[in-house]
Amino acid sequence: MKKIPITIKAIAEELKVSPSTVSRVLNGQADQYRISKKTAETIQEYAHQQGFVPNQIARGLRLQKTNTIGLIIPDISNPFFAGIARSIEIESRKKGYFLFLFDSREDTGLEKESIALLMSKKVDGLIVSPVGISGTHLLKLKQQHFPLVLIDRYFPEIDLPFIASDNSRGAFEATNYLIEKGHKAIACIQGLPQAISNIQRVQGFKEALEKAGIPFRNEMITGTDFGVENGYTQTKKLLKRTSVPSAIFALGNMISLGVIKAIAEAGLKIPEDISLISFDEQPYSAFLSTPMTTVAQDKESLGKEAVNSLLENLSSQEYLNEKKLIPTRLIERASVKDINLIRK
Amino acid sequence: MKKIPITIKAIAEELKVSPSTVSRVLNGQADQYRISKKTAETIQEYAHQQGFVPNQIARGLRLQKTNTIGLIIPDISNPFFAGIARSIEIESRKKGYFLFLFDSREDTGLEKESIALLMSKKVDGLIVSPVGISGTHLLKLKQQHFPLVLIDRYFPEIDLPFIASDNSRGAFEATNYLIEKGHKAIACIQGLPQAISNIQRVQGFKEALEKAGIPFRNEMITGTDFGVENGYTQTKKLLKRTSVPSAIFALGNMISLGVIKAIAEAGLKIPEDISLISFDEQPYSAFLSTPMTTVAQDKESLGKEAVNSLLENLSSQEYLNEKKLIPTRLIERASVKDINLIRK
DNA sequence: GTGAAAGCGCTAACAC
DNA sequence: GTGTTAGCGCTTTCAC
Repeated sequence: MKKIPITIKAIAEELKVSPSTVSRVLNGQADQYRISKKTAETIQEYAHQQGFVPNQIARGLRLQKTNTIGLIIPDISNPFFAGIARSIEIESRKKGYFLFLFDSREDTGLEKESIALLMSKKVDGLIVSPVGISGTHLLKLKQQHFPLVLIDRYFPEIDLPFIASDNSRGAFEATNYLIEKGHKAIACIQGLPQAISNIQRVQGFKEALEKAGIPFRNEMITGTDFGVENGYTQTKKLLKRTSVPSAIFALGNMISLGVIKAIAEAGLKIPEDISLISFDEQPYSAFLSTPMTTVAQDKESLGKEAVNSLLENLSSQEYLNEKKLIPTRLIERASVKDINLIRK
Repeated sequence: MKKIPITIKAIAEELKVSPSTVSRVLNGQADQYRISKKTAETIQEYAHQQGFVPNQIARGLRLQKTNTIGLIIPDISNPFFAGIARSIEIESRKKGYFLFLFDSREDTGLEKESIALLMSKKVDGLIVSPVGISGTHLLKLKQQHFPLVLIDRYFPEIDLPFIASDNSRGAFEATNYLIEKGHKAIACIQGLPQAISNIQRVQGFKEALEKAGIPFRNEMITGTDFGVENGYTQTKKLLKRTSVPSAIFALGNMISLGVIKAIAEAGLKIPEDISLISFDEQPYSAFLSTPMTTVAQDKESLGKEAVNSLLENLSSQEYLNEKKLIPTRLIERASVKDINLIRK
């Protein structure tokens, strides 16, 4: 039922020239092949008038290159990943690449399936934010010399290129900030315990405590995943403790929403009764009734660097294993109270 | 630098059969062509063992069908569109289709460019949430019999298939709800004035007023776009008026965040001092300090129906122009005060 | 039951 | 300056 688009061959026949000539002109190689100005012009004109668009499928088959990259992320409806997808889309388009989008829904099976599908579609490379705790299926890609770069999540023990936020440093700075404001009893509500992003945030948290000489206790860290529900229930529990913390450090943007809810329900106020700092800036962070202090991740750079790292790998002879950490930025707002003054 | 994958031809040579036989077996047509069980098995086994994956580019060229659809949305970092992208991804994968993602960044030029690129990539069909006020470039696609379905935004005067929320009804119900709660002085903060989604919400708002016999005045509607900033500045202005409205109806999820901020800064409370209802439910809606009453859009259905409508069009001989409105759902929370009691 | 051959639309090596 | 030809990997008609 579709209208059949015009081909190079059809143009060639119409203009009584050979397909090669048409191809050369249309690919801007007219000069290089010293094709007469007249012929070139005629072809250009006719092609344009006929609305010729090269069939990229045929081109891809011939050139063994599709100018396409595959993106696999765990959840596009999570604003963090949506932001990353956006910057990857922008950067890859800028570089002349198409983007296949796959959402693995935090499911390793779907992730593997997606990889296979993308390979069959002959993408030139892959950007993936992997799910789960094993990366052996990704390592296999590397062994086949298939260009791949990980984003946000990676496996420290596996030598693959990745781009991620400097999570440990970001968490270190945030915790430090709380400590400077006089907080000692800090609770940290974590996300997925096995995700590297979470692990490193926890590590940064601990390092800051240690540096300040605050003894670490296991109950300072709770939480199971990056969801809203987790933030809510963990905070409820925290507020019931005999010694309630003076500050909460939420390791994800959804978690902090749950925290806010639980605090409000308990009739408490941020930051008067309890302080809050959250990992990952969101559009609404500044618009909550108490504007929230956050650790912003640079989603633009994350996406941009991932694309560029991948493209470098595409054109390189050897397999590059660039690993890059993007700095975070502490955005100070009103959700943390300085309790030093009171003490003195 | 990539490892060269195995082809049908290679399998055929290795197994001393013809490529056709291999192709037939691998496409599950062994029975149909009465290929001997033994041959079929050998081929299956060897192919699997060699990790054969069909080259979809070659297949696409031969079959003139790529099993790919293109998605163009104005902003993937807007959670509404991210949600839609997700449901489209899920549904299209379920149906065996790949998804090219393009973000038009609310730019008509980029949208047109994206369409051209996707056509050259030989996508089987297109789902687009169009930008701007003219749809003539989309109508052209239809004239070429190119399968296309619009989502969320469309052009009433142009006969193209679309899936959208029942925006006028949703806005009508929301406004009605405010009126039932005793509100008469209602301000409506709109989004992009020319977007059909906005136009229909405004219309629903007006209809509800009319039905209740509340005279409409132009100053009841303000606002310029779907951004946070717009909600903030418009609310600031509203609060400075001599007669401050008792309720605000925000026509987008980002707008309502701005409203909340402005109200908090003025030292007022929701819903005690002013009521708020917002179009479009978000994960944080329930977790704001005052849980927000919203008009939820069914993003799952929107995406799912769009894919199915497109696929129907793909397999149909004629050009279908299915137009479908998905019902919205009013989610009642705590941001609207019943002021009837006070009056009596 | 299986194979040979053509062709999808394009590009590039090799001709002249 | 331009044409001829082969071939990317696959499917399918026709042949036997």
